[in-house]
Amino acid sequence: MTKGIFNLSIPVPAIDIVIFTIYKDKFCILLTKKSDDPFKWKFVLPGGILMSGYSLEENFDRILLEKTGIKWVYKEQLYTFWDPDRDTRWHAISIIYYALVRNESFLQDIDLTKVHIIEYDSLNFKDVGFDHEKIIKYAKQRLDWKLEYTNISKNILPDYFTLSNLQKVYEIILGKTIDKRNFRKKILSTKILKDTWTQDKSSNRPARLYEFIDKDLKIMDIL
Amino acid sequence: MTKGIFNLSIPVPAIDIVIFTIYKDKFCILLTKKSDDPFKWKFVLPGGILMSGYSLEENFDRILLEKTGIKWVYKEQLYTFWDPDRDTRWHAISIIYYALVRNESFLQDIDLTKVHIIEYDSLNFKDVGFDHEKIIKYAKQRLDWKLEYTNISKNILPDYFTLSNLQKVYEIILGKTIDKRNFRKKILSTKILKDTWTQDKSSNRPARLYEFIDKDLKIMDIL
DNA sequence: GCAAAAGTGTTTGGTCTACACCCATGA
DNA sequence: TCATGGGTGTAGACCAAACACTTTTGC
Repeated sequence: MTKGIFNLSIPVPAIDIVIFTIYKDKFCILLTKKSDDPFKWKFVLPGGILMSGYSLEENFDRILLEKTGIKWVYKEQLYTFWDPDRDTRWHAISIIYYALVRNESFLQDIDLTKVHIIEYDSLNFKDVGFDHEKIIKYAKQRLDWKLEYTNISKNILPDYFTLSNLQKVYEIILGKTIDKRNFRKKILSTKILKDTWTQDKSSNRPARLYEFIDKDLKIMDIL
Repeated sequence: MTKGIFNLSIPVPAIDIVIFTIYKDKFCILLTKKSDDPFKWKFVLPGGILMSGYSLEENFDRILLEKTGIKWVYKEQLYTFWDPDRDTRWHAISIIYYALVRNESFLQDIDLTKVHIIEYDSLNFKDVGFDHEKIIKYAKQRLDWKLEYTNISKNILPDYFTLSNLQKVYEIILGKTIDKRNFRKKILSTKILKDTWTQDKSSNRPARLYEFIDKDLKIMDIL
């Protein structure tokens, strides 16, 4: 296909999705494997072409379902790319989303013949096609920031959870250990959590169960 | 034009630009006035349709020039909208940028028959068409954040400037007064400035002239 | 009673805020 | 000599990081 200045090639609008999750206590990303050229056998982000007449939301949900089998995830828009040379097949305009989801909510639905759960730390970016490496890294950076300043972690936790559960999420995603006392003080001071006055008895000593106060994304108050 | 589910309407990709500046010591935004329906005589963001075969950058520069006469501004991508009902004429996919620019660098070029310099604080959003109110407010929010955590203010200052010049930019954009001593301490501690060892003699007592160390956007180190 | 995870305070250093006066120059 | 904006320091409040032991339960 020619892509000269005065040709009539119409840009193809698409969505690509960076889906993060925690699986077996590892921070992971969901990728698909291309079966055709270009980038045959490379990992790429799940994605697809937008259908006119539907909103971005509707297109997102449809593409997510088609490419992964997953019905719903929490998501945020990341960036939009448009570059005549980005995709070698056509002139693509690509809207990138990143998403965070607990594996319990998608393992029933996911089609593992289509999508692979890849441990983030052992992902070799040499195996990733297109320009998806920089997209994935940018999404991770945004996620780290959101973890620190918002209640985004609610999307990867069950409705009721202990402070230890929560701390573990932070440690796995940020890739570092965190002091337990300081973590508790900081999280409780932000007032994003509510004590449910119930207990989790699955560990040895029972632990308090908390829930998030806000249903939607909330930037933490810096007191 | 119909926009049913199975029709063949092709989405039209477009750019809209939120351009911020300081003019006569006021924080301002550049808007155009629509001369046709819908939203006739309303203020709207300068914008235009993307041409295939060019990069986003190239399209941006062309649309900026066509709609305002301005040759170059510092810009960042903000968000992408796609909604069948957003524009009543066609199904638009709109990529939003916001830009920050010093008026000295565009007043020669700007075509004031096309674009209006509007003082932000006296802008009545009732006069703004489409959904551009929420876009403008979101862009302002992002700009405030960048002012605090990056060297983005370099784009609205000359190459050499005094700390008072810089402080004034912060005060005008953020809309509040700032303590002089604390401001100086904070800015100098971030190490984004370099003393040029020259002086500005235009005021009564000569003032030190500084310049930014980094040419590109830099997130300030939190020491 | 012991293993395992829950829960809890204090000290210290650093950062942020509020605040007022002297200095260098031009007119 | 006076008007104008440039330049400077300190004390108190608040926040962040480092750090170790006791409690509750199941087995």
